[in-house]
Amino acid sequence: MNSPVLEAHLSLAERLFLTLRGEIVEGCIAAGSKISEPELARRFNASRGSLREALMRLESLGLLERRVNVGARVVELSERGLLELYEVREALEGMACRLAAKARSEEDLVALRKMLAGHEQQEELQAGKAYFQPEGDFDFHFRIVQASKNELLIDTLCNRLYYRVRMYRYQLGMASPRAQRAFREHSHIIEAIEAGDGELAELLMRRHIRASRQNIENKLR
Amino acid sequence: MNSPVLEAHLSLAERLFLTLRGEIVEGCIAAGSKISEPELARRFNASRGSLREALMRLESLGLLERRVNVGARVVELSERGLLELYEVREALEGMACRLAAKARSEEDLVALRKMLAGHEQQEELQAGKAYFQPEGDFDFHFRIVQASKNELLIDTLCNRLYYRVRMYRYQLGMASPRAQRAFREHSHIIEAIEAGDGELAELLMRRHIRASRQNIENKLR
DNA sequence: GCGCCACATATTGTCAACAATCTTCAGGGC
DNA sequence: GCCCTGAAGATTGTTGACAATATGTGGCGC
Repeated sequence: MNSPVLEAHLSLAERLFLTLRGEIVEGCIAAGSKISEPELARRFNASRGSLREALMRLESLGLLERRVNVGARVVELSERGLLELYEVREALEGMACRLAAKARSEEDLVALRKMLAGHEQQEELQAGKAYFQPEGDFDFHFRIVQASKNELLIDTLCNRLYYRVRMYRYQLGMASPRAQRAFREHSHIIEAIEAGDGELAELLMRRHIRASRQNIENKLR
Repeated sequence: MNSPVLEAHLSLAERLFLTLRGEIVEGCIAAGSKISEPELARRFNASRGSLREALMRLESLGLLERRVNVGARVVELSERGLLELYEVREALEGMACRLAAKARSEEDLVALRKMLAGHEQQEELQAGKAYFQPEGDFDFHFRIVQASKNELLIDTLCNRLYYRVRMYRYQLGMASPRAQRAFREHSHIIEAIEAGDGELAELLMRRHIRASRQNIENKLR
């Protein structure tokens, strides 16, 4: 796995933060459950101080909620929360497309094309079963956002919202049943960016995310 | 001033956070300057632990940048940063308008109309000099965002981005020279929301923010 | 004169103990 | 039987001291 948790130059608090973030996202620490500072500190052989720093960072990510003199709880997952997430993504990733089309860095265009070609090779996608995208650098949405060159936008989406998206994906287990269609939509978005048509790229991305959201809404009923 | 800093039920760390946030926004602590933990702790008669908690919260607001074993610095203000802020606002507040038009709560509509009527009374606005909006509940953008009813959107804008906006406003001292025009734009946006026309409301808000941004761009050259 | 290395200083990261607050549960009163 | 009161227990908030790391300065070699 080569987890970043092992990197030595990180502070203890940061390693705790990364570990706990993973466990919350994947559901090892259940959504809605209470966090006991002394218990977790013992588990990681760390002091409460370092652990508290990690908890505060998790709070600012929106992964847990703290109340003074009461303590921390992992956030609850709700249909409403998921819908809100998609509404915000629609706005921000739409803008990311518009900006990426305006910036049109040759480097990013090459990377986007390459990524798409890689996805096309996947046998799962060809079979129409799933459209698996390894998290991180190779994820379509992640790369588009990076290409926007807007640091604030990148930080908001990649370092804040995407962890919540991943949390919903893991725990509500939503494999995309729109595999081939989603892939085609991705292609069209990249084409619009290549053409420098920011308006179209934004429109397509917003429609793409809205379709995802409606798909989930239908599934939840 | 009746500062919230005096509230007793808040933790010490939270009061430090609120105080420091104000000083950074208003420039009492200069942009780009280094933060000395021992110095600040002495100044507030607090321990470094509590102060560090406040600093971490400021970091998650994007007002401070911390590096391990080096310390914290107040963020630099840059033209690029300001532009990025406006691009993100355009996307998010546009969406907020769309959602507010969809929700159309009678309570919010009344409040919006009332606020606008209040603004119209201002003599500065009538003289075409300035369009002053007290921060917080009576600010136009703040109220629109609240009316979106999307908690994630509200949190992102009101508890995160707006402090950076205020920081730029204070320190680059940008009083709107578009006073009467901005007021008219606000009116039209509210009309669109009242009519339940989310698409139009979004379009008008995006155009409104883009005009603000271009106005600032011109001023900075 | 310029650049590199070692040391001293100051700052940050981490820890364990103390104080304040909330929660729980038992007892008594109505 | 139900609700309120109050003390015990546990949890969180806060503090000051110790350890690890970076910064700045002086001296040495080239």
